[in-house]
Amino acid sequence: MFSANSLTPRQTEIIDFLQELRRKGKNSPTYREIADHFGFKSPKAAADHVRALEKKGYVRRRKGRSRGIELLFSERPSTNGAISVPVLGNIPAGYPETQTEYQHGTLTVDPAILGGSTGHRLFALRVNGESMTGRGIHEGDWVVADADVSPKEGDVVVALIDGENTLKTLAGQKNGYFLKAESPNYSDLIPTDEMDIQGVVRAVLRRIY
Amino acid sequence: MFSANSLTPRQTEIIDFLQELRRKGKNSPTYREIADHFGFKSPKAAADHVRALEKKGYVRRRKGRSRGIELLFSERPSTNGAISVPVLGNIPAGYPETQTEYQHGTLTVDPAILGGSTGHRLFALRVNGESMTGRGIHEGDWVVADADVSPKEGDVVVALIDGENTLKTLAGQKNGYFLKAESPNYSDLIPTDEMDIQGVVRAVLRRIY
DNA sequence: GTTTGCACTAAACATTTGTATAGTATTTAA
DNA sequence: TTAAATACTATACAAATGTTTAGTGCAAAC
Repeated sequence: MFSANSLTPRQTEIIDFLQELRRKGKNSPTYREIADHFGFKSPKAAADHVRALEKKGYVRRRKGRSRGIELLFSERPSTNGAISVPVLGNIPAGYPETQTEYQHGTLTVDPAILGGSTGHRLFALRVNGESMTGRGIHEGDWVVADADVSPKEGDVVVALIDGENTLKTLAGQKNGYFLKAESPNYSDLIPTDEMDIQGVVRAVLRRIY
Repeated sequence: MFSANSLTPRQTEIIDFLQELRRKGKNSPTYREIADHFGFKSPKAAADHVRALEKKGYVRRRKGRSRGIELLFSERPSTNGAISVPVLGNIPAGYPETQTEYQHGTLTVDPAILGGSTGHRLFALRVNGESMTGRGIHEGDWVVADADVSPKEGDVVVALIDGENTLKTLAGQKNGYFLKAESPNYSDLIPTDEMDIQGVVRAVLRRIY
């Protein structure tokens, strides 16, 4: 019925439970804790399941040790999928094909901060100037931009203007889009066709000293 | 007023050992395993150290449970030097004794964003309300706070007011400190002695949709 | 029809492990 | 100077935990 290394439904439940604890950074359970969780009245039931998982190669039992169950497969590192984003200097045009040329380093960002942008081409920039204070983005902040989305009205975008990367808000007009600075000291810019938008800002990171 | 909680060299070695195991995804050690690692001839030596770490708020001992040492404020550096910070809900008083009780998840943060706070006890909170817009902190932002520094004048601090965590700016007065809201709609608060400051904000993370 | 694997209960034993008591020595703070 | 904290050893008890033996019931395989 159940082929050599395939798991029975119950065994799948057991290994799921073990993996869930591991994911949460907790210790391996005792056999009695497994039994309690599933409602078994004897620790032997839990031990039998784990022994079966060991025979099938999913788990290792460290003999005699308390909480001695070790997961062999699907050992997810506790880092919950942290994303490493290249920090770029001034990008001359488009998305840099060779990141290394303009890369200053990398920034690790939690996927929770990046939302649906995971899997897209992302890059980070250090903010110069106070042109976006109106949107809560200040000098010295890092912004993470997504190069793989179409900017919508209201988005904060990284735009290339006069060979420099600038942050602006994309605003709509009947004749097209224009770029708006979110600070009174900065003038709005209305490029027509040569408007080069390199990414849409998806995250802001600030260090407070 | 603001607790120091500094560790002795030996205690630092012990907590480093505990964090190293946690980082490797292993179970917490037994007191005899700690003793073996450091060459102690009695488990009591290890237990005493862990008890001291508990008193200083770095660790929690689950009574009677094998491998019952739990790291609080577990800051787990990952491969590329990313730091995993626990995201907490409303912390009722002082430092949360049990990380798990109030923990909503973890947030991975780059050490470049955290500056000199690496190695300290850190926690993250989601921002409610617009009381700190004057400092560029908005509703929905995550803030990362350091529980191991003495707040200075001008610092944005996490304070416990009426059982809720609030962000305020610490301002100085000749008679002492008071807490200042950075938004016209919010009133300043001037608690005297019962002022409970749980951390100093060191980073702001914002997701832009 | 017997055997094998699965999924357990029940009771007990043996080891591991947490914890306590008693004590030594050194350093630090009042 | 005394008291408290640090940093341990040595021994021992009790609780937690791994493990074993003995057994039940069911379903699938042979």
